Order: sequence, then C-alpha cells, then structure tokens
Amino acid sequence: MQHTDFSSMPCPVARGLEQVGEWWSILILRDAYYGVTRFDEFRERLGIAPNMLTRRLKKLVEVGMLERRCYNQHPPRYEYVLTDRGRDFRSVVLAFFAWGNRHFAEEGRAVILIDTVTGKEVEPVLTDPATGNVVEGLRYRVVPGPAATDVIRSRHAKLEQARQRSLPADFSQGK
Amino acid sequence: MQHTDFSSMPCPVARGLEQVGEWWSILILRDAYYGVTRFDEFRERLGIAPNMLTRRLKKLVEVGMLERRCYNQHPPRYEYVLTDRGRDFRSVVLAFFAWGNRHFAEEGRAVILIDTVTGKEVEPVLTDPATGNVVEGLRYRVVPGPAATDVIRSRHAKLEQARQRSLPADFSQGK
DNA sequence: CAGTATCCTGTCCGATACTG
DNA sequence: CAGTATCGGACAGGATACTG
Repeated sequence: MQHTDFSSMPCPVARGLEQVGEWWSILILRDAYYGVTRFDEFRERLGIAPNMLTRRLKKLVEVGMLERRCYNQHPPRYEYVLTDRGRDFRSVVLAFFAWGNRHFAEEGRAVILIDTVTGKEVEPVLTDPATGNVVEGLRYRVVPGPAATDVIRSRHAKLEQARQRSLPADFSQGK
Repeated sequence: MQHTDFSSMPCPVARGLEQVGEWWSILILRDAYYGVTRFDEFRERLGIAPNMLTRRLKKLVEVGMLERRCYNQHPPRYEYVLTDRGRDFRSVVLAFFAWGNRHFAEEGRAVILIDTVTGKEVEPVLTDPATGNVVEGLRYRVVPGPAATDVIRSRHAKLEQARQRSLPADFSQGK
C-alpha cells in the first residue's frame, strides 16, 4: 500500500488490513476455504490475471496465511494450503459473508452457509463465549488494553470527553 | 476500483468488498463505532488527508453506511452518523479486530474489547445461534442458495469433484 | 500445470494551499 | 469547523505473450 505506514499503529484492525487489505487477498482466501489449492484453479475461478495471482499468493505466503507446498517432484508442482492463521481468518470472511447476505441479496441469496450436521442454514452471529450474549450495542466497547501506549490512552480520554458533551444517542439507537 | 466489475457477482463477500473494500473505509467505520461523527475528528484521529476523507465519507454515504446530517444551521454544519447497515457492519470489524489481536499482538494487546456489564475482556467468536456451536471447521460449509444461478451450481459441482479426487485433509486439520 | 515477463492504465492516497 | 482544488507518486490490477 502506498499510504502511511501503519505498522507502528497499535490497532489490530489497521494491522490486519496491512496483511490482507487488498481486494484479491480476501477473495483468494475465500476460495481457499472452499478447498481450492492450485494456481490454475484459483485463476479460473477468480478470473484473475496470472501475474496478479502470483503477487497476491506471494504476499499471502509472506504474511503467513498460506503455505506454499510441493506436492510433486518431477515435475515440481506446488499448491497453496491454509496455515492456522489463514484458517482462523475464516471467521472474518464469514462475518463479512453474513453481513453481505443480510444487506445485498434483494433477489435472494445465491450462496448460503449451512451446518452439514443439521442440514440447516446458518446465520452466524458474533457472541461472547463467556456470557453467551450477542456482541452488539453500547454494552461492548473497545478500550485501551494492557499494552496501551500513552498516545492511545490520551486519544481515548479525548473521546470520553466528547461523549460527555453530547451523549451519542445515535449509536445506541440500534439497540 | 479499477478491476473487473463484480456487481454482477453473486458472492456476498465480493459485493461487500465493492462497498467498503477500500482501506480507509474500514478505519473510518471503526472510528464511527467509537462515536466519532465530525469531519475534523476523523481527520485528526486517522491522520488522513482531507480530500481523501471527503471521498471516503461520500462513498460511505452513497452505499448507505453513513448518513450526512445537518446538526446546525447558520452556519451549516454536518456530521456523519451510522445507519443501520453501517452499525450492522460492526460485527465484521470486531471479527477482524479479534483476529488481529490473536495474531499480531506479540507485545501485548494495545486495545481490547470489554463487556461493560461484567467489566471483563471479551474475545468474541462466531457462533450459530440455532445450536450455539462455534462456526468453524468442515462442519460448516458454503453452498449454493435458493437464488443460485446455473453458473454457481456448476462451479460448486466442479469443486465437489475435485474434493472426491483428493480429500482435503489440509483444511480439516485445523479442527 | 504453474507460473514469469512486459507494458499499460486507473486510482488510491499524500501533500499542500485555499475558502466560507 | 468542514471542507474544496490541484498536483504528483506509487502501485494495484488488466492484457497479453511466453516458458519448462
């Protein structure tokens, strides 16, 4: 990315975006969750130019989302398999998937997530495993953590002040 | 975006990326969840160039994530507040957040999500509300939905065939 | 099958200056 | 405070040709 370097930034969202912020990266991972591993299968399914595919795959290997593995000597053939980190990212893609299906499927859902055990469609939600509650609304908030810097703390304090001045009824509306 | 037009594509992930696929969009929304609504507050917190901020805000309003609202006549002053759709996207950002904290916080978490009722840190997971199970592993799969086109179905069938030939032990590994 | 090599275009983004 | 206007650079992404 050609913008400001965010590697120094503490926000995990910004950090994450630096690894997989590109358009194709997400789509490649999406197909990886389908079980796709081969270069040509990616290329064909995604309709992506081969040089771009090379670049994105290389990057994904670099940041530890995929592993380039030789599955055949003579001739040497490689495939791209998910690492633990890459597999763990599936929850993000599925959250995205669920949101997309909720908001951009006026003509019906073309693809759905199912539970193969029950056979039913699943509409996944983000929950707190400790309480079982759905994570939404003002109850859940992002605050400085144990490794917070002074900058973070002061930024957060500034926000709190602004909140005092005008209660954000706007945000709480959505239950 | 200067790449292939995906608006015709049925995948909700691709569709979603078209709305908020840009780098700053996600970060702007992240700050909106903090309660930020004003142009200058966004600019200062994000360190973004004003023209870029204008572009991204405009886009986010266009796609229905934010609403531009006049909060003062004489002089006219505007603020950007989350719509339902924008608020709903928070689960995606939080999934991203959680993943980032799991994988890129070697020196400790600078920010954390907390439950303000219990006061405890929350590590949210994606679950199926119907069964209460965590959505992960091969049990959950994406398949053609009710509005699937022939293209989707045949692509899916093709994948199934490939799966028969080589069971993807790779993907199931990760439990 | 799994890429590499080249060339080109669009646009994301930053920097800076200016305005009601 | 909330932007607009203009400029330039970097790179994502596309198209195409070629290789072991």
